[in-house]
Amino acid sequence: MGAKKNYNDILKNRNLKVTKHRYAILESLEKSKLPVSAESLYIELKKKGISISLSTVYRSLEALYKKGIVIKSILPDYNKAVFEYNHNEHRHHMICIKCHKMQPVTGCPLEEYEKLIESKFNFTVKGHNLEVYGYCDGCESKTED
Amino acid sequence: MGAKKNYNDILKNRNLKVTKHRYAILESLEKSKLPVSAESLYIELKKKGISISLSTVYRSLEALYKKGIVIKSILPDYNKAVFEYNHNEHRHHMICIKCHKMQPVTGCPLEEYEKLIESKFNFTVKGHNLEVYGYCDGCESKTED
DNA sequence: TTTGTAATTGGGAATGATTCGCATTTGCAC
DNA sequence: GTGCAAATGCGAATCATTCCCAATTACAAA
Ligand SMILES: [Zn+2]
Ligand SMILES: [Zn+2]
Ligand SMILES: [Zn+2]
Ligand SMILES: [Zn+2]
Repeated sequence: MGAKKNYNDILKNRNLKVTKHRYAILESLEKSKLPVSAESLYIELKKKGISISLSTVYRSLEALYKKGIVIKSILPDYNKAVFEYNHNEHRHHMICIKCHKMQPVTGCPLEEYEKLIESKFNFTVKGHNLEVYGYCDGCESKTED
Repeated sequence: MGAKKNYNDILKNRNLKVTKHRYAILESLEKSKLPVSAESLYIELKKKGISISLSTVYRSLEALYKKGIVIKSILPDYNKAVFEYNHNEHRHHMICIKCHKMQPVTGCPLEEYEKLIESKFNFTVKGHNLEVYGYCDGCESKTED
C-alpha cells in the first residue's frame, strides 16, 4: 500500500504509459480479493464514475498481462478469462466446481518441480498455472451426476 | 491398448451411449501425444473419412470432459480449449511461450499439497490444473520485449 | 511551456470459438 | 421389433475478445 506513486513506476518500468485508465484498473485489481473478468471490471469502473470503454479494459488487461503485472487465467468451465493483480506473493486458487467461487491460497508447492523440469528436459521455466478444483465449504454435501 | 472393447465399457459405465463418433473420438484422442482442439480433431476425423459435424465434436468432447474421460484445458495465450485423453497416469504439460508446443510430463507434485488444502481449508479436492510455461528446447535463445 | 509523435482510447464492427434449436436419426432397454 | 430418450447435423445464434480507424493523450525533446 505504498500505492499512489507505485503504479506509475510499475507502468513506467515496463514501458507502458501512465494513463488514468491503467491506474484505475490496477487500483481496482489490487484491491480485489478475487480474480475478475474484463467485463465485471468494466462494470465496476463505470460504477465508480470512470469513463472507459470495454475495448480499453481488454487492451489494458492484455498489456498488463504481457508485462507480468497481472495474472490471466481461463477456467475450463467458466469460459472467459479472469485477471488478478500479481501480488508477488505467489499464490494459487481453490475453485469450487459447484458455485465457481475462487479462494486464494498463498504459497507454492512447485519450486522443486520446476527445477526438476529444467534439468530433466531442456526447458526454461518462466512460470506456471495451477488451480485446485473441488467443493467449497458451503457446497460440500453436493454430489455430481 | 486392450482397446476395442474398452471404449464401450468406459462409455457405458458413465451412462453415455456408444456411438461410432464417440468411439472414433476416443480412439483419436488416446493415440494423440498432445492435447488437441475441437476443430483440429474434427479435421483429423474428416481426413480419416469419418462423417461427423463440428457440433458433434464439441458436444462429445464436452460430455467426455464432464465424465472425466478426457481432460479439458484453456491456455491464456491460445484462446481455445484443448482436450486430451485422460490416461489415468496423471500428467501435466510444459508449454512453450514462443511456439506453443506442449510437452507432457508424467507424474504429479501435488499430492501433499492437496492434502494440505483439504485439512487447512474445508475444501474437498477433486482435481487440479497445472501447466508450466517457458521456452522449449528449440526456442531457448529467444527473449521477449 | 510548446511541439511532435507514437501510444492510447472509443465505439462499433468483425471475428472466431462455442453453444443452441429443432427436425431427424440412432442406441438400446424391454 | 417397438418406443423413447439420447445423439446428431446443420445452420443460426451467442458471447468473449479483437480489430479498425479517427480522435485524443502522454511525455520527451526543444
Ligand atoms: Zn462452492
Ligand atoms: Zn505456484
Ligand atoms: Zn518453443
Ligand atoms: Zn497433478
